[in-house]
Amino acid sequence: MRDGSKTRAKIESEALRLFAEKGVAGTSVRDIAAAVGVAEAALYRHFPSKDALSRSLFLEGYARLAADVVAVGETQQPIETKIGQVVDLFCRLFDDNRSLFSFLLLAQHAHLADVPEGREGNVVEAVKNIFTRAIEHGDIRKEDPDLLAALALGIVAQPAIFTIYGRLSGPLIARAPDLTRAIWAAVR
Amino acid sequence: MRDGSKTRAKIESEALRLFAEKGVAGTSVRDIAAAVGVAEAALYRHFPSKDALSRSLFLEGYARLAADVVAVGETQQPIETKIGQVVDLFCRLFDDNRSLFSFLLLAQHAHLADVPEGREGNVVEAVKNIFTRAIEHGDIRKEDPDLLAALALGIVAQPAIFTIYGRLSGPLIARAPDLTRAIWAAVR
DNA sequence: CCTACCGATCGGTAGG
DNA sequence: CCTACCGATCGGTAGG
Repeated sequence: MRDGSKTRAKIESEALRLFAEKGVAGTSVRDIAAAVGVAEAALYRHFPSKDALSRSLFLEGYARLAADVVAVGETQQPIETKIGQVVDLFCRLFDDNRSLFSFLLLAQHAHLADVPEGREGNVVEAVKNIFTRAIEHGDIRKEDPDLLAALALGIVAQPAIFTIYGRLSGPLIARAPDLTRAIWAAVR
Repeated sequence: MRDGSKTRAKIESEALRLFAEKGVAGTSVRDIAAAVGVAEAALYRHFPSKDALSRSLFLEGYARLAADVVAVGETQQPIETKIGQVVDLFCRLFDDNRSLFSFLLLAQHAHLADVPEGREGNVVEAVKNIFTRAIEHGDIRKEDPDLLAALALGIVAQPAIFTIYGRLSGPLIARAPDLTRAIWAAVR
């Protein structure tokens, strides 16, 4: 009882689940409190507002994913290998924490403005930088790296969305080789 | 003044714009009425509820796009040409009516369950059927047509989203050849 | 105009 | 004495 960290963790996981399912606007503080099993006022012991809770969840998840992508980008490997590793990263995030993946997808519009502009913290920038360097090294054709990033992200995101909607089934990691192949074909 | 069709049309266009900008949950009936320049009660002369208005806008736009995709699919042309024509369809919808495009994108989750299951009314089904027939004719490799549809839709949708967010600029139709090329490379 | 629900805040309490 | 949590309630805004 003295340690609120368990309650805090449950607030985060239940809020993430509800936000991913019904959107932030569609989720009330009452919904979250009921799912956690505490009074509404208890939430305000841990987060100053619903919006701050949403923002905190987004920025934390987004920054971690971005850091993972940056780490792949900084290695000295062929671009094709890097693409495969980033695809695996996204697929595993989807399979292991679908709520977080969905939430990052749909909360982008609300919170992307809060993301620091530096290449470190931004997933799209991190993906784009991988392509920028590949172009500089002559490994892929010369093309707007923002467009290449869009193609790659779309090729991963849309199958993920189809899986959420039940149009595709099974873990996304099983499709990772297909997705890597598609990205490589689309950008080379 | 006696003819309410002008008011109805303005309700539809203003609601579409606001729904696309701020989401359905983030848009109040008061917002819509203020944008149209009528009292809130006037909206209820034309639509029984906000949800019905949202559903009507979605189903109408979705059905029209689906019909256009079906029309391309039913022609006797090489698959590569069909892909190019469907890409043009999406790009032109985005450029000419971005509000509708954005709204269809973000309201899918809420209203996709209301779409009739038949191949006629469903955009994804229409795209999928084009690939299914191409596989039957041996024009592209044998692969889950749902996955191929996801790849193609992701390759168009993500650059559109990047354009909305300001990461890409200019009309999407200018990128149509690139997108067609990317889809063809990814699915062949 | 009505009713339902929203986010947020209050003073109080109880385990440790 | 501290603080995580509670029940009750606030003013405001929503759809209808």
